[in-house]
Amino acid sequence: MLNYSTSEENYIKAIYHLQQQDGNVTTNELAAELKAKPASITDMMKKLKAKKLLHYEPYQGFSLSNEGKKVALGIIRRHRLWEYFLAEKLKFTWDEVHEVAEHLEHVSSKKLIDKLDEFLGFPRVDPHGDPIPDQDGKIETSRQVCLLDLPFNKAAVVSHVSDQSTEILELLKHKNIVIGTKLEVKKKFSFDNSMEVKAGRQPVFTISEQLAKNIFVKYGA
Amino acid sequence: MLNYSTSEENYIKAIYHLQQQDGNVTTNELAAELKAKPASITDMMKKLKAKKLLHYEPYQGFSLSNEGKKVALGIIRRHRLWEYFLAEKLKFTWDEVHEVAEHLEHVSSKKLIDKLDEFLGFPRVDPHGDPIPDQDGKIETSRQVCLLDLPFNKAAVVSHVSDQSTEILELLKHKNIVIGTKLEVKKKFSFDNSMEVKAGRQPVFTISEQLAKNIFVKYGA
DNA sequence: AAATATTTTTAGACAAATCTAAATTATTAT
DNA sequence: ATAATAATTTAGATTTGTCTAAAAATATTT
Ligand SMILES: [Mn+2]
Ligand SMILES: [Mn+2]
Ligand SMILES: [Mn+2]
Ligand SMILES: [Mn+2]
Repeated sequence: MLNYSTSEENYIKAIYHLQQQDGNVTTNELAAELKAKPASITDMMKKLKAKKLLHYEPYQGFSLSNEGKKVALGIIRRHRLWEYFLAEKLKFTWDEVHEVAEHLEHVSSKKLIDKLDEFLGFPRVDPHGDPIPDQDGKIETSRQVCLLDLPFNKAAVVSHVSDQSTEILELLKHKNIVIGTKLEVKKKFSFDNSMEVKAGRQPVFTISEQLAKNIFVKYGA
Repeated sequence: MLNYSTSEENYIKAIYHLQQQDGNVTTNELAAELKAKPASITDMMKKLKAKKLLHYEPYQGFSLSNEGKKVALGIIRRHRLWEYFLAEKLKFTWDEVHEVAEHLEHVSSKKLIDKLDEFLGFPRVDPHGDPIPDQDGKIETSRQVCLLDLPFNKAAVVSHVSDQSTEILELLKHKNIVIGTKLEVKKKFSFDNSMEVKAGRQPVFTISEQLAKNIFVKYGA
């Protein structure tokens, strides 16, 4: 596995995340994600195509090749292991880990990462509940569902929060929700799509549509 | 404190180390240290002078300003804390830590480093025995002396090894010498400047001039 | 003190990564 | 099917960091 520049790595990772949705990624989408101009995207796409990391035909959008996906998963592995380290060992709060991990992820010593993984006890998910790829780039495709779509009275466990802001963290903390919290939906109101939820022995409480949209849960087969 | 590029940081750190000897650093010295061409050094010196990090007049060599020294000590703090982390927590051997730390040192989040320091228990020296600057850039100026210059029968403690190669590590391991080993010099031979040394309860053993040159010790006032 | 050698700087080129503005292609609406 | 709009690419410029080759300054020898 060759080495890539910090810039190339940021592009590759962003494409990986974007293509989870649509499969194909457009110039403008990626430009928005990376806060760069469309012209810069086109330049980099040519370079990454030349390196066989992605499929790209002018005006047709792009998607990672198998090699590109492997590279992306390596970066994501590093990012999430560092996030876990920052939260677990250095006691960073949830909303502080991402920015620092954004830099640490580019230190690409394989030995460093594998030893870090071991030191951390081979964690399966990062502090936001996202799965951590293993040495071979294998990643759990967690069959999770948005809290909005969880059926009534189905016991489920919070597995992921997609927003990473300080603001959502404050709200979740107030409502005693963390990754791993067990809960079930008791009621939904079509007026504002808010819902009432029961978690453990706490009294039932309300969750807004905006909040529920960002919470993902897993529940038994 | 502003942020500097990886390249600028590597230059600043190298100047700091070189000027510990002579006080003033020359273009060729720094070029050799950084494996760059002299022309590149001159270019960067102009830039660092413009940023007031060093004193520089054409043809006169250069040295860090007070601001430059502060920046250097920040980089060295990061480098040595990561080296300690790698050796102590991730069980890297002595000769493996430097290369990885060379990259980690450029992740310049103050919070990251201060929390890492705390997590590690505020270590005073890195795995090579070099002192670690504190948050304010204060660094122990350890009154240490080269083993070559240690008087006979003076009990001293190994505090620093200046070479960091796998080869010297192998030799030191064989002779049971680590940072912290207590020893005294029993005999010196002027023919080859080799010496006989006693450490703890081990039988007396021989150290070559080349090896002694790289070992530094501290001894009581 | 000249001549020679060494060191350092300058001038000009180049690659990487970005940008702005203009040109091109594709999409959407009439 | 045209025209208008939006998305994308191209052309050319800029910044950072590096290099080579030539020029200039300094140091060393004779
Ligand atoms: Mn993250
Ligand atoms: Mn990043
Ligand atoms: Mn080191
Ligand atoms: Mn470095």
